[in-house]
Amino acid sequence: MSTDKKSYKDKKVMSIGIISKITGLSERKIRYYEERKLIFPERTERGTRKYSFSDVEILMEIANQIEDGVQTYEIKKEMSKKQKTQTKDDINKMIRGQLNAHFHLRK
Amino acid sequence: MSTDKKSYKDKKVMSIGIISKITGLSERKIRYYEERKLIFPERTERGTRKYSFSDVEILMEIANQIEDGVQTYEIKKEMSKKQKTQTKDDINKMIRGQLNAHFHLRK
DNA sequence: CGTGTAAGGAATTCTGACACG
DNA sequence: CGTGTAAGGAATTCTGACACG
Repeated sequence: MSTDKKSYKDKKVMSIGIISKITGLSERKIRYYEERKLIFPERTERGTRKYSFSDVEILMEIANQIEDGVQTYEIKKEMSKKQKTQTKDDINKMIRGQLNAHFHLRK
Repeated sequence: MSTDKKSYKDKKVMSIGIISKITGLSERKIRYYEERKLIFPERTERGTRKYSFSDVEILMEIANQIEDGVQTYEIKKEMSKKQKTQTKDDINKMIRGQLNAHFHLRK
């Protein structure tokens, strides 16, 4: 039960410059959303931020919500809800996988 | 018949620093393989190189071949062969798609 | 041929702050 | 609250070259 699959989509490899170009958001905004705990880039040894394509998607969602006048705090609440749902789905998936592995279930 | 799908894998978004870390190759080597026409990063307006995950895969292949004593020129020849094969496959695929679209063929 | 390195400049990124509101 | 900007420093990237071989 290891955890290092992490496809390209989740690899934190892009610096803030391209993220800004891809999303169309200013670097200021991107850093601010991090300050508000909406996004979590990794850091290199010397501190430059690294983002993944998943982060790009999250940023696009944030941008949409902000446009609709939603405040960062609200956005954060929405996101943690989704996160919980996903976690539940993942757990269910894992349990099914376990069952299949042990009992060789057929559909 | 448009052409802008380009998944994450093919998007040129990483600068040479992370590429070096991911592949374990020195920046010098990476730039040299470009000089030898084995790899083709894009450039930002001011000239910094941008690579994709596909490029990472290609670099790993190159690294293996170099280790085996293969010269860059030979590696290039090998790659163009594969490229041609792929192109043929793509053409075949496209033609089949066309046929299916026009005659609604069933398997 | 393939790769390391020192060299100097240009571009990137970082943080903390002031500003407006 | 969300975002722009000027500020100064540190880290990144670029090119052309010399070196060894």
